[in-house]
Amino acid sequence: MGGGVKVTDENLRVYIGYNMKRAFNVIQADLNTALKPLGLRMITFSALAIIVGNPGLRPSDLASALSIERANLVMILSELEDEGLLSRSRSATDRRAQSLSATAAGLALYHKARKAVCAHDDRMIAAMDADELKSLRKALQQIEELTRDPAQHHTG
Amino acid sequence: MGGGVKVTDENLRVYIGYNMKRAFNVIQADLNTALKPLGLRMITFSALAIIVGNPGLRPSDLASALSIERANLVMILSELEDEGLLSRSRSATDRRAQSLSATAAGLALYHKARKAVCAHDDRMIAAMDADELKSLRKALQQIEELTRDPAQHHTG
DNA sequence: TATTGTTATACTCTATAACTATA
DNA sequence: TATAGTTATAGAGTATAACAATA
Repeated sequence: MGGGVKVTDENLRVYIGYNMKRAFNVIQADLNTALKPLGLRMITFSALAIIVGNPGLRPSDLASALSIERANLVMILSELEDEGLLSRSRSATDRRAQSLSATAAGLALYHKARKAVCAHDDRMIAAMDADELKSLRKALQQIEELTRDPAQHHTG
Repeated sequence: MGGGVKVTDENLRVYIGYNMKRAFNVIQADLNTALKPLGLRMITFSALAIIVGNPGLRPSDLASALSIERANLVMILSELEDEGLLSRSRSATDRRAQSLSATAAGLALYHKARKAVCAHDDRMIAAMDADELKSLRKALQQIEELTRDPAQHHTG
């Protein structure tokens, strides 16, 4: 791992989660640095991207798509709204809900940020071939889906 | 992704980092739940595992192995020490440094926790074959190593 | 009753600067 | 001067409970 510390195969065996934590940490820190000049963070960019691709969706559904709690999405949306990137309006069909859509400024910033994020992604996966990238995506999806399969969850 | 939200391939294209975040989140929450009855967390287990495998190592090297800052390791080690799992002593060769080793109780708890963590890991990678697992490990390592290669870092 | 958006709160993880004691 | 351990602090991310408005 680092610092000349010997890590046996036996120890390494159990470190899938920790390897993932470290890899994600690299990605998060690096991507946030790339997005900072645009006034975005990883989470705000992700929210904006999904809203752009799904105009009119509700905060509840967006939270689900982002795998975060509704409560934690509120300030993220307020942040985007305060910057004039996002418009929140009442849903026509359900007065409890809101309808989210990107403003012209939000759409423009999204396209600009998307270039930076794509360039960043290219660096992250630069050393992988197509099969490896496919495996990575599949593995990540499979792990995510364990949450939705109670039979394989917390049973060991 | 979730909640019936349409995510186009074009949007998905930039989400390696966010997929990883969500996958790691599943792993972290799940593993912490599994370790809680043993009085451990993911990070404390990882620290204990590396100490068991590398008796006498210094906190500085452990922090490097765990990819966390020395400052953030202090309380983790104090926590393990307070629970009688770990012993901190002065290094014989460098009086600034400490020498870390697991106590008998620490070793016993490690072996117990390791079983739980291995079982957990098995569930996480249950749906992957050997090649996919190899690809996943390789991909995670490659991403981690980007931090140590300034030439490919923050240049886009 | 249940759901939507919201507020408030607490806990963890992370990053940084500064201190002390040693080297 | 540089390094090891430490303290303190600030910022994100996350989880939970509770509330008003609406269904």
